[in-house]
Amino acid sequence: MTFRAVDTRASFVALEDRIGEYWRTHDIKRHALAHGDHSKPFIFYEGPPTANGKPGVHHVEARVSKDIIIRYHRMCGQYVIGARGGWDTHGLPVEIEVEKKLGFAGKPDIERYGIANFNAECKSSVLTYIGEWEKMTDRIAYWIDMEKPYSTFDNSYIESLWWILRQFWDRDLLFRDYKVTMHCPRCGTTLSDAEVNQGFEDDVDDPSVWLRFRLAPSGHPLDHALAGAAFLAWTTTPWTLPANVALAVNPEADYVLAQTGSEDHPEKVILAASLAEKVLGEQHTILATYKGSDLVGARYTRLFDGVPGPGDQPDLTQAYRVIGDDFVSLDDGTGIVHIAPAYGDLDVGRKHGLPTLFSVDLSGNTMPQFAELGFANMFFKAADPVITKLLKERGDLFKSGRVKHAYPFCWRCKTALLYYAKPSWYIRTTALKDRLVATNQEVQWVPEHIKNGRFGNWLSNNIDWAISRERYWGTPLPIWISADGQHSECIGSVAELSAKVGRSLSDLDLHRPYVDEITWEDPVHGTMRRIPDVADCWFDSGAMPVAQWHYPFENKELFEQYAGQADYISEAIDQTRGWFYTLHAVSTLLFDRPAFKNVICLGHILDGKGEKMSKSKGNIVNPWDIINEFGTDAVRWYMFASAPPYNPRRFSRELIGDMLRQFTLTLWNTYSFFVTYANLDGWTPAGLLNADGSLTLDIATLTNPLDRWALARLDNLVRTVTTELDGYDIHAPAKAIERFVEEMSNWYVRRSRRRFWKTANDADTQAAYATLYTCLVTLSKLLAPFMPFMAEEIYANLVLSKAPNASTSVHMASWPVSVPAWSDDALVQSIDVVQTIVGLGRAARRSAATKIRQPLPLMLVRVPSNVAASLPAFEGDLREELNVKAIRWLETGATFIDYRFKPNLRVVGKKYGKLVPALTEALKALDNDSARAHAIAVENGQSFDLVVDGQTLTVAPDEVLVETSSPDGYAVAEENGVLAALDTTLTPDLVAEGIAREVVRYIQDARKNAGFAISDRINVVIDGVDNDPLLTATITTWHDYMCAETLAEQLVLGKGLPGAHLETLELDDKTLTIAVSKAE
RNA sequence: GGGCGUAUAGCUCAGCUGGUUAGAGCGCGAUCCUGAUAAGAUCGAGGUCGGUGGUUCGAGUCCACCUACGCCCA
Repeated sequence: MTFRAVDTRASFVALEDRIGEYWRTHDIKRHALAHGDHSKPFIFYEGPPTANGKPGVHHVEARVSKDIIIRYHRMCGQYVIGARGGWDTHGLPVEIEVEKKLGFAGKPDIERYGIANFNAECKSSVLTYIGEWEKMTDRIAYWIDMEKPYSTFDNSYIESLWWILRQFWDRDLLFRDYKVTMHCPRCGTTLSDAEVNQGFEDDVDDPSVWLRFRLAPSGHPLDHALAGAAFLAWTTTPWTLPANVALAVNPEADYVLAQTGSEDHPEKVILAASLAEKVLGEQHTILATYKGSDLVGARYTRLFDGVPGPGDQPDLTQAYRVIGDDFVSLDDGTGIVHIAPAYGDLDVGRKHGLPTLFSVDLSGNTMPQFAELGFANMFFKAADPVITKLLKERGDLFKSGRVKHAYPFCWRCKTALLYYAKPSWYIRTTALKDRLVATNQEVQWVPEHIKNGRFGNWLSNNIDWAISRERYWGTPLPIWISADGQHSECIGSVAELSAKVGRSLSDLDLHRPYVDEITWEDPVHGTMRRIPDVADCWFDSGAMPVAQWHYPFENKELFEQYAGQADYISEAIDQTRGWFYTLHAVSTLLFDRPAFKNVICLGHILDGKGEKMSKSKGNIVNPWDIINEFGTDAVRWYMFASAPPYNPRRFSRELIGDMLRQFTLTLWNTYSFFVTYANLDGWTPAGLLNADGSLTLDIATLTNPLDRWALARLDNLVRTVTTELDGYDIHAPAKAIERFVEEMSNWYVRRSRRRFWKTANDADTQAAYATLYTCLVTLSKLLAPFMPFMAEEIYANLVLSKAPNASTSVHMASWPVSVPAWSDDALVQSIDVVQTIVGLGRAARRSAATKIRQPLPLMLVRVPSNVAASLPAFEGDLREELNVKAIRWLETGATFIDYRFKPNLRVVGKKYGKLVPALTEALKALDNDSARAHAIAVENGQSFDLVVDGQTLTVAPDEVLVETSSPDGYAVAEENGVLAALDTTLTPDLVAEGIAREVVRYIQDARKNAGFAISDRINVVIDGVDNDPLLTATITTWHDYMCAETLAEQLVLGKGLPGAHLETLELDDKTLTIAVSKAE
């Protein structure tokens, strides 16, 4: 029974369709997902993508990276837990999509439409492209369970999040504080950075006011010196002045106390020295100079009373003082900065322990508390002139003007935006910062520098995680608060909530608005209502280890015994602050351990020019286009073999085409070669292939060094690929496989070709088949994680068709194990030298301008003594490769060769240091005879003496490198101590043999061009010899050889052969016409 | 502005703890080899190893600074 024929011109896309069909009809993927030993699980976490856009090239990249490692561990016999799809479904991007679709312009539109309706739209929108994702996932052979994915919008998922939040709550890791956001007072919504950047306008006209903040004596050392003076501060937002709680100076800068004003009304002001002239003009006198740090702690009289936030009891003893902070710029203003934490300076306020006070509410109107001052309930921009006028009347205004600067506006409604400190919920990650840093040390990062670089730095600069979002489509935060704001509770499960309200809520959709309707009466504090916020959707995905299993409500054992920590995750590098961080933070806070043990962090995919792909540039590569042209395997191989995937790298049609020609076709043709000849010879793997698909090959039965070499290389490859994949390196094993395929094709098969052509099916041919078969079958398994289709094709044809009980797919076959008996480093090294000699021989032939087809009588070869003994065994290979009749191995010291020495710098450098240049010179200066004598000594492991700079050094053999060079009259090439010299003297016999080979070559061409099958027998007629004695003799002498080579039944001189295919051959001054036709 | 990464042939990339003439593939030119091959081999053209300093007998490699690009953050 033969193997299925393999077309050398096969379409890989068609092949993948066929294999895909095989997987479908035999339900291979489902079996693979269930495959493996449950007592040796491999835990994987799928980072959930959002399915509200089509999958792009970078998604393919991440999915393939995941798939390769999963497949490898499965073949190693591990059962993979967590190979399931997941969808990230909540969040602002989804809401924006829906708003766009419905033509909404902000939260008021959504609330009018109804949260229930809106969220229903979100839910259906987020899965718009789920079909595309499933199709792509299937086509690229990312084998995860797409039928039972987890979704972050599932009630079970949300309930697990509630449980987590409750754990944090109980440990005081969940708290409320302010957070400054960009707020649109008309839309009543927070804008994202991207939205804010869209709405910046230059040259916005605003007030520009300089204000006096009068010193208030408080026991500060400078109270006396500064008595009666005022700090000058500058602002463009008078409306924020009631929220002022501090003035900031730069502690490093110089400040001056200056006298200014008219003679009638002199006054003293304090401001930065470098800005005094700009602010005060010429008319001022410097009274004293202070460092900014000297001023810190001084107090001043407030301009207005600010309004505390709802439920706040701010500590005003900390307010109205000078603080020092190096953010203070001396570029403009006065070098003294008015601080209003509520409207942008919250971080500064927090750092210096300042209270937060308000002047304007969320609709942008000034607070009613300012009624007596005359600027209550005014839009903040309208309040500016009123406040300025009031300050002028009070004498607090030093000077005023207008300024044009950039200011952000709402991109939707063009309303001026506010920096606004809103109540917000935080996870207190900073409390466990040390643990975050410590548990990160347990993680293996690939590439390694991320660990203590980008990610480690991020962790050590950790800030509390702002987790609440004032939005609709998200996991509702399970916090209920009383109307008086004095009591709050965090609910950790649906059951607990049911108990609160006294009825089962198991059918409740946990989303807004339904959950918002759940309230209860607290005996002390009254009605408890849920806060309106939803969770940051990064919390959703970061909690997936827990929530995907609905832990702890379900799968308790699974999670606690196995799935609580991933062996492996992989995403692109932008996730260091995203999913990698949230996974790590949630796991460390909950369990004090990292969420994942190993992570491959991928670089981004750029376009063919190295530019980032973006919709606006229109340079997005659609992965389908590439896959439809070259197939999945080509894309997968390119992504991980062409360059390390940890750096950004280019992706284009052309680059993949190159890779395909270089690697895939070489592999395919080797496979095709094997099948073609095995089928011709009727070879089967009987006795080699066991019924279960395993191989039994006794190396002792192989006598041909080529076979032993191939298996030694194969065993080496198995060890390399296994070790590297164990270390989560995907690139290195792919490179090793590439090298192996190249050598298998261009050395093993090329050298072994004739063994497969022999008509007699002898032991050597059998050994060649067994060896190549073993290589291909093993390779199919090593390749399986990378090129799942190609691997399956080779496996199905070579193994499955012949082994009734073999695994139905290579992806469930056992990973190859190293066979120590196959390993043979000495042999590998010898062949390396043989290959070097062949290369040198070719170079020598080129320098002598003789074709390889022309036999030459002799090649002289010199090799280093450590390999010399093993090489004569390969004389046959050398004679054939280089077409020479004899090889002569030159002894070290042969007069034929000249020797030169170089210092072995690695050894000598450390020993002799500054003497090295002199040593180099002394070695170079050696005459031929002493060099030869020293060379013999070195070959024998003996030292020799050398005078360097007046002192005699004893030079040990490992301290020098010996180079050889050649005499004249030979065609010579030399490299690393290996020298090959060709004797180019031709005898008439050699010339005749050369002609014979030349003619054979043309007959073969003719056969090929005539379209004959490899096994077809032919007749040949050669015309144009014209009684040339040399040609006539040649064709007579070499008649049998020529017939054998070309499968010719007849080979004659003459004219005409009806219906024959003709080929002409220019030979010196003759033109031969070669006619071939099929023999009957 | 900060952190991390990257910079080597026209293009894509290797170059281990410092060491000898800086390599491979693609592309280009010439030649060769070939009944598995869309492949392969040999030779050639093509490099101030981003720049400037420094350490060292010796720097693509180590150090400092700078430049450009990418990612993240401010």
